[in-house]
Amino acid sequence: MTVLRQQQELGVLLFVANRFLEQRAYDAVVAAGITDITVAQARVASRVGPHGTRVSDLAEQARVTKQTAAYLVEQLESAGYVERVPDPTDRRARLVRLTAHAQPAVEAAGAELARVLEEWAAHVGEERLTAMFETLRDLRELTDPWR
Amino acid sequence: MTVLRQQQELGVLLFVANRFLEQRAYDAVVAAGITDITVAQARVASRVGPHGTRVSDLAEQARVTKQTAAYLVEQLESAGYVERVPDPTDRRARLVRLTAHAQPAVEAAGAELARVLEEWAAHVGEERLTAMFETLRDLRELTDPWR
DNA sequence: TACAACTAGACAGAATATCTGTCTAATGTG
DNA sequence: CACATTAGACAGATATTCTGTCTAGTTGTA
Repeated sequence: MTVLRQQQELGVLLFVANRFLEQRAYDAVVAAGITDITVAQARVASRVGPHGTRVSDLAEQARVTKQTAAYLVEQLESAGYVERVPDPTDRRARLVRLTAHAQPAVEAAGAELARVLEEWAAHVGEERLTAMFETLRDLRELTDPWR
Repeated sequence: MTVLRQQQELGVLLFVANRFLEQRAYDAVVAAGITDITVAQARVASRVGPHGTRVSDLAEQARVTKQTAAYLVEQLESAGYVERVPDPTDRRARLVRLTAHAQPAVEAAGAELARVLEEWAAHVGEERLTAMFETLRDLRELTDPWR
């Protein structure tokens, strides 16, 4: 099959895989008894790095406007999952960080993702899965230019 | 690199690739002068099959509720991009079909996706890209169970 | 056939998420 | 130092999405 013929299903395949992953992770969080986070909030929260992340960066990575990201971060803050601390390197900015309260959710999601990966590896083989991720990682230079 | 270590970036990679694709296709449609379709509407419209698709199926494939899909289809209908005809095989159902008015948008999106694929192939090689799609296609048995 | 269970989709109402536009403070640049 | 840029806040409007309920049509089965 040529690359050209794949064009039609290209989007669907990526969408479906991504959606599946997101759903499994989110469902696992809910199953762990954490029910006060919405999907949109979780999407933003999952991008918060270990040393904190700026709202602007979260917005960029989740492909929403700063305003939207700020709104979601606000809600996550009210619910106690993140805190905002001043960025020592830039007094305009604030760093969003996960709190201890977020740990159980992070662990539930991480464990579920590991489980999904095992299932996927069992289905197509570890080698093909690894190859796929390496390709995606290389493609990121195109698809995620600012990183 | 083991599969386990990939878990962390798995979601990001799929998300980023998918987002990039969607954005390029949508931007191409807008660049073609078609500005009265929103992203959410386009997402639903892009799932309409050549012989028409039921609202329920659109909802399932876009992972939204039937109500949401129906709402978006309604808007697409008002704008003239789709029509709803009775489903001859089931009098409860109606089939959503693209109209001639939608053709330019379909073509603009398709051409852009083809361009993206060429860029990707140039970056990682056609073989690796093909392998990736075959893996994703196989994974679909897990990620898209009802298809 | 008759009846229960299920499915497609419409309708109503509410909550969420998202955007455009504007503003201030802080930073970087010539 | 003027000027452009950036981070994020604030306000207001719109779009998207959900839960719940309802009717008509279909399907499976005794």
